[in-house]
Amino acid sequence: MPTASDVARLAGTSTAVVSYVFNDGPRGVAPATRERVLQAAETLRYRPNEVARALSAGRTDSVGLVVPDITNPFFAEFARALETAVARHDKLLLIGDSAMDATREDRLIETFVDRRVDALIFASLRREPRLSVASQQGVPCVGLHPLGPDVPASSVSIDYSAAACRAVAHLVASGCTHIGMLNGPTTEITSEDRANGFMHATHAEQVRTTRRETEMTRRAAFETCLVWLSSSDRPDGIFAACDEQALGVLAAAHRLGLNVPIDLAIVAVDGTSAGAYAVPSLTSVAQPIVALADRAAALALSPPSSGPVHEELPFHLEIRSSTRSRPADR
Amino acid sequence: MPTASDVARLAGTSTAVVSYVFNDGPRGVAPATRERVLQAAETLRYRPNEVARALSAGRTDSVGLVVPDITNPFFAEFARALETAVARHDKLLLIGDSAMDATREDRLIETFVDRRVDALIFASLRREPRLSVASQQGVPCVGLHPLGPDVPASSVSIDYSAAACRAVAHLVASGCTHIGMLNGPTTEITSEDRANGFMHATHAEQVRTTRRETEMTRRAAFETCLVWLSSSDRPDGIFAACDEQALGVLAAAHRLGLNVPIDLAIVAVDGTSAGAYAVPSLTSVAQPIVALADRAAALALSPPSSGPVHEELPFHLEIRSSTRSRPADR
DNA sequence: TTGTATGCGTTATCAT
DNA sequence: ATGATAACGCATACAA
Repeated sequence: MPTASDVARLAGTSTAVVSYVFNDGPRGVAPATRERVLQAAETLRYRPNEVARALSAGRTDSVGLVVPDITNPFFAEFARALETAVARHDKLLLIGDSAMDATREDRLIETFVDRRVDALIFASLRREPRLSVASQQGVPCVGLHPLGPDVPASSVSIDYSAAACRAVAHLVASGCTHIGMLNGPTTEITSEDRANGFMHATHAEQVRTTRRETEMTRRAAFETCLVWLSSSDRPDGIFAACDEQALGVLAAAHRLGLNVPIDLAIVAVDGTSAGAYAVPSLTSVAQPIVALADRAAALALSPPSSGPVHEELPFHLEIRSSTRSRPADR
Repeated sequence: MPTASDVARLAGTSTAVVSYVFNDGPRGVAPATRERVLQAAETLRYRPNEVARALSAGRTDSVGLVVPDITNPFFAEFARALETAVARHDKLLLIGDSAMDATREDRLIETFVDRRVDALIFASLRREPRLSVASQQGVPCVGLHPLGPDVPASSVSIDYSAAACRAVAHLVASGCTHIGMLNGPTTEITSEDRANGFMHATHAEQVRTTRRETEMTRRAAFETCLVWLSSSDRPDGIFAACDEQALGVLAAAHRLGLNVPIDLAIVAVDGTSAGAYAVPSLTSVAQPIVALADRAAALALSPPSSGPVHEELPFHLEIRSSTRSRPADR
């Protein structure tokens, strides 16, 4: 593992010049010297130590992403889009999975900050993520959902309440008379928003409503629905908080011999590609995943603005086979 | 962002003592002094700079993982298991997604090495991943599939050939007469292994065989199968290289109105939870994901051994609803 | 027990 | 144009 001084020695010059050559600046280097340095670096197979570079430069050219569950297709697809987005800024994305554990979420955030990521992007399990360490170090933070007013972070997300409302309106328009809502844990702020949207969409309608809450996993959704959908007066339409849960609903419906969408219509929020290839394909309010990633990267990496910025991006209902829509919709 | 000298000054001591306190060594500290240091650190909200610590210590307490596609459930579930495994060694897992692009794979490996990860774990797109930079820096590498003899890395994996053989034998035993193999790109060494297992399982049997190759995505599998399964002499059983592809096959079968498993039986390799909740649930040769992660972490983080180690872990066939099995199997 | 001083590999300022 | 050198923040061998 050769260092810059090894290269300098072999090239008969100093470490400063080696640095100038590898960084194209801030000072110019005579073509002949430059060539000797590159030659020496080549023969020694020199590669700058990024740790030392980071210590000296005060930045690591990396962005930390904290998600609750990388096996949830929404987060996996988002991570992929974000990696592409930050790569355009010449940054490396570091993905951390908190495994739906608040303690691990805290530790991940702290670890990333201690390792001096240039920015932090997160989907938190709580409405008030512990960002004190980050804000104290001056690390720009961007959340993927609405945040409490005192949280020192920007946010980029859709309007979850409106999205839920749109989804449920679709169920109503499809003729559902008993609509069930499968929500995520109410510790998450988006669950509250979705509940509001659900109420808004149903309260003036002639439909029964029922609600359940489960962890945001297909397994939990599956098990909840095995019971729920066995009941004699089961819902004929279900609004799931996210695609991940909806996949569990689909599995449960199939297990119980229910025909989707005839016996049971299902709509969710996320619009993942996993939902598009589900059986039957899942109707879902699609989040603009790539745009969310692009904006999150831009906010996180742009010169520190005066204060937190909160952006809401548009969504659209992707009607597929898990709901029966009126002919006009197809 | 206070440093150790700030803490030392406030505590009326030296940076050495601060270091001793925060690392519990290598020298002891008088209880009273220790208390003053902790007190000072507390009031200043001091946190050691991990970049500086890494430069000084020569290690970063991190492990890099390179996968081709984090949206592939196998890799997502593996990443999750690996994060847990390395956390037990007090290491942080950094996940990199090469987006099925060999160039990005190379760059990720180099970037991780330049950032001095303590070890590298990877699933490569090629039979000969570019590990020269890593081996030169002496970074222990572990692959998640068999490797060519000259590759400077250990490996942990199942026997893909045997796994494919087992899967196809199940299709034969289920009464399939025309078995199709949907393989991944032959640039991947595991594809070759699976092809061998497929041949081995079918060559003495009275069955027709057909083969297709696609990218390892459900989308590619879906589109290939839309054509393939529309043919009049379509297969009545399909062996897919991985769960990710099998999900695309399921979607295509459903789209074409084929009943799985009656018209078409499907078996794959991976045994992901995504497959377990597919509709219908997917029969698959299950990789021991947690054990793979544990062994990969152990090999990567154990004291550098004499040479590469290659481990093969056991798999088992998980029979679910996408195949029709003889009563005895249920 | 604790303070001093050096090294880790870069970057960048200040001389030359 | 380029060489010497002081940071960057921490760890630790060496002194005291």
